[in-house]
Formats: sequence, C-alpha cells, structure tokens
Amino acid sequence: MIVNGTKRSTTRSPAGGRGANELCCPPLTDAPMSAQESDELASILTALADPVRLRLLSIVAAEGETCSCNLEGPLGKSQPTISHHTRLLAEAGLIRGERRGKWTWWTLVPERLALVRRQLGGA
Amino acid sequence: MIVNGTKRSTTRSPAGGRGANELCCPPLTDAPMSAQESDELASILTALADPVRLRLLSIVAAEGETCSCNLEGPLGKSQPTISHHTRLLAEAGLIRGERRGKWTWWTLVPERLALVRRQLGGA
DNA sequence: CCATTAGATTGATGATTGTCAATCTATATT
DNA sequence: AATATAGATTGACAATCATCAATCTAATGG
Repeated sequence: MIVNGTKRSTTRSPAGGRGANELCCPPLTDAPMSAQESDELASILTALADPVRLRLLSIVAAEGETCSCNLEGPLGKSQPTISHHTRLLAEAGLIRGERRGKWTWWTLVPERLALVRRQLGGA
Repeated sequence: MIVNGTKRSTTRSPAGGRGANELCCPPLTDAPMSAQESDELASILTALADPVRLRLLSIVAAEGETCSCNLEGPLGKSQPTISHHTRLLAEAGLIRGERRGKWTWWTLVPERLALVRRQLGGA
C-alpha cells in the first residue's frame, strides 16, 4: 500500500541501498568516510536536523503508533506541514506509515536510529 | 585564545547551556521532547547533516589532530569553504580549534558526539 | 448520492545554506 | 621591512528548506 514517503521513484529500501537494520559502515570515528557513506548518512541526519521532526519522532516513539491527526495539535503546525515532515522522516526510513481506513498510522523504525547512532561513533 | 567558532556573542559553552559532556536529557525515544530540547539537538544535528562536514569530522577523528591545510585537499573544497565548515562544527561543540603559530589545530570533542548518540535513543 | 473527514499534493514565499572570489589578519622567514 | 603563508571574514549567488493556503484524493457515515 502506497503511503507518504513510499512514492519514491526507485525500488530501493527506505533510503540507500540497504535495509534499515543492516550493518553498513563502521563509525565515522574509526576511519575517514567515503563520499558515498557521508552522502547517505547526511541525508538521514538532514531528516533529523529539525526541531519539529525531532519532536514528531519522539511523540511517535512515545505513543507507539500515532495518526497524523494526533500530531498537529502538540506540534502546533498546519496539516500540510505535518504531512511534509512525516514524508521526509519516512523517506529517510526513520518512521513507517500504514494507511488504515481514513487514518495513516505512523510507527518508529528503531533500527534506523540505531544505524545513525552506530555511524556517529557508537561504542 | 580566540579561534574560529569561539567568536560567539554570549559566554555559553560550545552550544547550549551545558558543558559538552554533561548529561542533559533522556533519549528522544523515552519521552516527548520539549521545544527547547529539540531546538538544541536540532542545532547540533544541523552541523552534522552535511557530507563535507561528516568527512571533515572523520578525518579529524582519524588524524587525532589536523590543521585546516590538511583538509582542503582530501575534501576538494576551497579554503574559505573549509574555514566555514570548521567554524560551524566548532560552534556546535563537535570540534575544538587551537591556534599554534600559523596553523589552527583541530581536534574532535568525543563527548559531544556521545551526547548526540544518547539523545538519539542510545542504549 | 451527498457531506464529512484524514491526509496527500501543489504552488508560492521568505529564510537558510553551501560555495567561492576577494580581502583582511596574523605569524613566520629572509 | 618585505615577502610568504595559514586561515578568518565579507559579499554575492544559486540551491534548498519550512511553512501555509488552496486543492485534490480516498474513505466513512448518513
């Protein structure tokens, strides 16, 4: 079922040639990153580098599963703006959306956050 | 000694009211973030969310200590551009610069990266 | 079938950002 | 003092981004 960030052109997984929970690359503190590695990580970090999206993400994580209508209020943003942010987060593979009836239910993709932590020099 | 990112107007530490290695906040996956928390984290993530800066950071981490002149070549960017990026990373508290003679020596601030990892849902 | 509701899409606008040429500052060397 | 070198600063420009009003799509309820 097609929803939000899932309308990407290619058939690639969330974003970048790997599954969200695959190992990928060593921490950036271990060895100089390649241009490709840095491009991929930067694209995920760009999705995270916004106050509204960080709070959105934390709400989704806290609620376990949330529809967009539960986000507009707490975040104080318009419906199109929320839709925009959920789309960016989904394209980055950080959340997943599932359409059920009128609502889209968003859930966290914890492995994706774990990948970021690891590449950021995770222990 | 005044160098690069250190020219900020206030007397605050690296960026945000805390020292780089202080505890601050629980992971974003534990509870909804406040607007202030998300602003602070987003500002660090914004500094990280660029391919050139990620590679710059990984080179500094690998070398242990590097002058700007060792960055222009590997990163393929002009001198002002490198200076711009080191400044942003320093303002975010992710690297520290020390002027010695003609050179500025950059070092990683690992606690700052650790803080980001923890807030990103670190174990 | 019509009205309502959730949310995605489009288009426009103001703000931010990455980049570099040109310039400036400070240090080192002769 | 004159020259050279490392790097910071300024100014400009194109590209990207966050935001929202307006519109469109799809599903629900009468």
